[in-house]
Amino acid sequence: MKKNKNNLKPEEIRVRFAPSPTGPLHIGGARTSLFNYLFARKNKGKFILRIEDTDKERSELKWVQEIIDELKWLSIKWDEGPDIDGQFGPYKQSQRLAIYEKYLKKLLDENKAYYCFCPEEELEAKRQEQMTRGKAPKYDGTCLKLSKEEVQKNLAEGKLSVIRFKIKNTKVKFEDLIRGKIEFDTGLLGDVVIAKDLNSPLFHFAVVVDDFEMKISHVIRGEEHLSNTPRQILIQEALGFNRPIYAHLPLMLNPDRSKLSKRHGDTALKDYHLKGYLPEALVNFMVLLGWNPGTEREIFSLSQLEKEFSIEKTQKAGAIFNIQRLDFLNGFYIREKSIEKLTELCIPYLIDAKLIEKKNTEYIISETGEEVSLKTLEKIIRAYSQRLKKLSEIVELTDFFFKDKLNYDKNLLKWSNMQDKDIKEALLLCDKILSQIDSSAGNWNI
RNA sequence: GGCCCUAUCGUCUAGUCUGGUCUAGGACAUCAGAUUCUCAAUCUGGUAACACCGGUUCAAAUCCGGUUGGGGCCA
Repeated sequence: MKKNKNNLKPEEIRVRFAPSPTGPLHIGGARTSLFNYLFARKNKGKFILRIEDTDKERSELKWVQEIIDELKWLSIKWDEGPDIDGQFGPYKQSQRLAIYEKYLKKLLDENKAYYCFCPEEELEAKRQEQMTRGKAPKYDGTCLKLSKEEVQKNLAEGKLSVIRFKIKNTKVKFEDLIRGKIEFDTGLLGDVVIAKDLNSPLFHFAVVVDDFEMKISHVIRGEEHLSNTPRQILIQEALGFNRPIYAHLPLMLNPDRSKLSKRHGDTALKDYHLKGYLPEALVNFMVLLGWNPGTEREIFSLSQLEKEFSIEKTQKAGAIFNIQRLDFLNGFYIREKSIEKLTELCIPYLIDAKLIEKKNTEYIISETGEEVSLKTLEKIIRAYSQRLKKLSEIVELTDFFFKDKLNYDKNLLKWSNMQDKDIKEALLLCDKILSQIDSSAGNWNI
């Protein structure tokens, strides 16, 4: 076990989850936020939700709302965020532009950043050319040679520009909580674009500024950011910020080991929510993808994890998203539910499927208008509770209770080499026997 | 392509730091059996892995070097 070298007091421990609201909350993002949340709780620190909405074209309010709703559904709570003010707000980057501008100007003034006017096509051509020569694609510094006057003239003319940060040629070393010592040669890196203009900061820059301003002590994020870290460290150093402690989580993978993507299944947390996966199951499943306590225990509630989680025991290699295991866990948590609770959870699915509808405080069967009591619904659901892997399955499992005409495959009734007439005979016999049971006397059991 | 990360059953993993207790443990999936009016659930059992090569050592899954595979970033 790697030892956690920080000697921070609990009140100095601050972590964040910083999603971009450009789409539904990704299951990988949900896991990152879980790990951050658990780390904060375990260490009695603070967990911050920050919305990275600097991309004006792609960011939408509805996605901000979905992020908030889905995290709440998982019972992940933050101490500061867009909806909970703290002393380091605002917590949406779009509301922090003045802060970025201040630091952008500072870098420009100190000659640590510069305006670049190179047209996109030209850059692309150079990149291609470098790649074919077997070199790492890297900005060649053309605009670095521009004089102050030329820059002013270009800006005055309204020539398209971006702001680049000067990457110095050095070796950046840092300690990752999960991976240990990591070293990069920044000579291979080109000068990064940190803003489109003074009011439009870009990812690498905004992250560094916000993490500093919000006094983030630990940056816990996906492995895809590992290679971005040296750049961000250089920006931090240029701005005179102190360095947070990093921890890069292994990625969630498709069955073919590529980065988790939509073509292999659902990637939005909400899809799982809608299909009837329980938050308890998702939390348990996500935490086990890359973490385990070193014991043989596999079932954990969120509150238990808040006590037992330890980031040092996180895996280094990516983990395949194994839906069968999620299904197993979900079935397990479904079976843990009381029948009253399970019925409450299943009813919306029956209503959605137009099998039943709610009328005042009662339920009626849509097809016949017949009333169906909550007690009856509970009985129906109890009969199938053990084979339910996800709540949505209740529809296909119980629809015959709510339908007059059944639609089924007659081969299901066929045993061995029965003929159709044998089946009919058996069915009639069954009907005869069953109709002799006095249902009003309560002689039916499950 | 360059750089960085990474490697134990099909999958998630324990074990690796601190070499011997590992004929490698658990869970999911799978197979068989028990139970059962069906399907499940449950219980019992089985199949199944240290990527490869070399080195260090009395002894390597564990330490070192390399190779190969996988992933990420650079767009």
